[in-house]
Amino acid sequence: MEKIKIIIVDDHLLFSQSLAYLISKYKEFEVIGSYANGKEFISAYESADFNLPNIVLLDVNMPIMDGIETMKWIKEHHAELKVLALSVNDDEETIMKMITNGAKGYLLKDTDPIVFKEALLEVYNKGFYYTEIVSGFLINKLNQNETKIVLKEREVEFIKLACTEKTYKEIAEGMCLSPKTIDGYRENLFQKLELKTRIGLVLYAVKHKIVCI
Amino acid sequence: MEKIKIIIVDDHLLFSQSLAYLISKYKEFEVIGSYANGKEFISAYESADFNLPNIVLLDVNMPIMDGIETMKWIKEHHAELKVLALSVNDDEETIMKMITNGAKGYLLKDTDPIVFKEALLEVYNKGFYYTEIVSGFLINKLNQNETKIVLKEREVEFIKLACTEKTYKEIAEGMCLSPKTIDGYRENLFQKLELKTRIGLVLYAVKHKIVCI
DNA sequence: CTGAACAAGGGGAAAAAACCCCTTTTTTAT
DNA sequence: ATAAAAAAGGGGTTTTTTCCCCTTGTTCAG
Repeated sequence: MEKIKIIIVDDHLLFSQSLAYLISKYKEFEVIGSYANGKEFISAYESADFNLPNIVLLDVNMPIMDGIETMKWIKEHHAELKVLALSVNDDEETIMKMITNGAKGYLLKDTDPIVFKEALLEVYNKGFYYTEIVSGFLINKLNQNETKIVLKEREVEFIKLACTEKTYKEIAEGMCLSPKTIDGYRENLFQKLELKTRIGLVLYAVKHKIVCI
Repeated sequence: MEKIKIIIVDDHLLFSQSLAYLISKYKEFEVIGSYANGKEFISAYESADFNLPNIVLLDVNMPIMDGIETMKWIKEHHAELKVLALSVNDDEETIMKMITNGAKGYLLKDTDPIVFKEALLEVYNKGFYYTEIVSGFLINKLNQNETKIVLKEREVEFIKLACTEKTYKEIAEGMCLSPKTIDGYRENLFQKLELKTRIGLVLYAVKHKIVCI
């Protein structure tokens, strides 16, 4: 019987190599490749460096090119690839980004290996495996008429500077704008994000990973 | 030959169980127990639920009882235990906390399995294994006459409130103090932490995990 | 017992942040 | 081609923040 071919993309060598051993214990699967980030994976894929995998296990938090970036690339270039996301990160935003970019499932790293095996089989056979947490978020999205907040380039730039000890005047200089324009950006964002103070803006930025601390 | 007995404490089942397989590939070691957090490990240890381990692999970020808490308990009750910390977290504060509480080494999870094995052997034989990053920090500590910053209860309380959209007046009410006293707290902290604005204070709080976002 | 350190509070003022309402120019979508 | 949005800028005001220097108790070690 042909084994189900799996590729692992994860920067934690200790994890990916261990996981490869775990998977090799299951007779249904074999790991045909292992890469430390999206870039490495894509390079290998483009040079057809391996047999086509049936499933890609994709970590979300990686240096160089993370899971979300990688997922976007896969969606554009190889939408046929079945990706099972694997992460320690259980926040809605990340999960939804992976799912909407075409991940067939999203498992947390504290998943039981038994469940993990089930998920692998389901993704292979049925095409997807959604845990309760994921389907919960999906239902949420449908029910609440989602007013997606989109931040513009320039706004993001402003937010990043607002997360420093600079005054607005200094920020204005930094962005080559008049302080009054900065005033506008601020007021705009306060309204859009339902905030009242710069403190709120900083907290928002941290929570949504606009700035990394 | 007697194998070196290892215990794994990590909340990521997929990781800990995979790692156990990896370790079992090395003939020198055997995994004699696996626990999802410090609490579970301590309970098992106290009820003498297993043979004494030669090495404990301790994850830092865990729910219920994290690596640092666990390390403190070990230092107090079983300082003879050789602990090798294992984490994705490479910030100085965390690393130093683990080391000063008696961890014999601190490995990042993106360590190569070969190095990992070396580390296990060294911890067992020599009693410690310090990677470059750790010894770098250790040297730092010695050179710079460390003025350890200690925050008082009340200060921490204030900082937490400062990380909200409340005004100082509201914070004062919340802490049952006069706004002027709050002024004092602020100025004090600004000086102590070398900050200039409340934004800086918020950033400090986030970085040092005084508030969780 | 005394002096240092600390917690709590205060006056007054300058700087920064927040708010409101308004104009001009540029983009964009239909 | 044109109407509607969005980007940039502004005037003027109130509130909040930041800063500096000062007083009164309390605690605690030498």
